[in-house]
Amino acid sequence: MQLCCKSTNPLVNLQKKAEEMIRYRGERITPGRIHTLAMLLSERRAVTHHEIEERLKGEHRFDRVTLYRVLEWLNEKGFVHRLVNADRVWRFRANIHEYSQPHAHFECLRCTKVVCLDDFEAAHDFELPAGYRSREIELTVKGLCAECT
Amino acid sequence: MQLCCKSTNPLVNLQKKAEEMIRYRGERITPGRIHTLAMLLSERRAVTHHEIEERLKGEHRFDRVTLYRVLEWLNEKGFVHRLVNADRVWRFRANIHEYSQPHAHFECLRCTKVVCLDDFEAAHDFELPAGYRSREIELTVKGLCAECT
DNA sequence: TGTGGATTTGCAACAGAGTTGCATTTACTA
DNA sequence: TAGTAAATGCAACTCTGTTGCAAATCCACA
Repeated sequence: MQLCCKSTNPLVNLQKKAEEMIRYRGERITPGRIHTLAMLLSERRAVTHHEIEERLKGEHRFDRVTLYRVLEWLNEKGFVHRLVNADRVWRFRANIHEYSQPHAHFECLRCTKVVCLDDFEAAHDFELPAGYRSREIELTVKGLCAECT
Repeated sequence: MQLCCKSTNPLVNLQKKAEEMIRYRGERITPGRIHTLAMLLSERRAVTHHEIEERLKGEHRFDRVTLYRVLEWLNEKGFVHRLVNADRVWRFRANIHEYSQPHAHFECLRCTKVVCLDDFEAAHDFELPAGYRSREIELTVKGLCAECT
C-alpha cells in the first residue's frame, strides 16, 4: 500500500503523458486539461479544486470556472474520479492504474485529509432490497492519520 | 431488511417519545427539538434539511437557521447522525435502534435517494498505513433503486 | 407560582463551493 | 489557412450552511 507517492518523473513528462492520454481518446487538447491532469497524475491523494488552483497558479493562469469545467470534463471522460467527504467539498484523483477498479478511501477525522487505499477488494455481496441494483461500492474508513494520532 | 418503513404510531406518540428521549438525557425541551426528532423517528430514510423543513411547515413554523441548529444539536447529542452524499447535502437520520452501530447506506445514482441498509456488519479489518487508526467504517453501495431501475 | 439567567429562537447578513449565460478566444478539421 | 465547434474568462448567480445579535423561551430555584 502506498500513499501520496509523488511520481519520480518530472512534471514535464507528466504533461506529455497527460497529453497522450487525452489524444489517445481522440479528445481535444487544451492547456487546462494538460496541466490539470498532469497535476493529478503527480498526486496520489484526492485533492480539492482549491488545492489544484493553488498549485497551478505558478505555471499557468487559470480561471476558477474553467478549472471546474475541466475537472468535470476529466471526470466525465473517466480520466479522474471524484469523491466528497464530510466537509462537502469535491476531491479529485487521477484514475491511472485502476480504471474503474473500486478502492477504499481513508478520511482523517481531524484534518479531513483523504487518501486512497488501493488494495481494497470489493468482494462483498450485499443483500439489497428487491428491485435495487448495485453498480459500485464506496468504502470509507474514518479515523486518525499518522500526523493526527 | 426494511426500508423507509413509517412507524405505525401516530406522530403524536412520536412527539411524546422524542420528548422523553430528550428529557431522559436531562436536556432542554423545546418545540423545535420535539418536532424535528419526532419527524426523524417516523422516517427511516436519511432526509435533508430541506425535506424536514417542508414536512414540518404545516404543524410548526420554523426558521431555517433554527432547524440547522436543532439538527446540529441532535447530531452532537447522539440522537441522530448525518451523512453527505454526491449532491453534497447533509442528510439526517434518527439513531434509534442502533446507537453507534455501524451500517451501510444505499445511494441511488439517478434520484440521489439514500436509504440505510441495517444488516451490514463491519467485520472487515483493513490494513491501514503505519500510524493510521480506524474509528469507523462507512460503506455506501451505489446503484439504482427500485423506482429508478 | 413567579422570576432570574442561561439557552434557544428569528432575522439579517454573510461565506464558500459550485453553476450558468454569454461574448471572446482557441483547437482542430477540411 | 479559414471556418466552426468547443473551450475559456468574466460576471452574476444559486444553494447549502454559518455567524452575530437582539428578543423570546425554558427551567431551576426561591
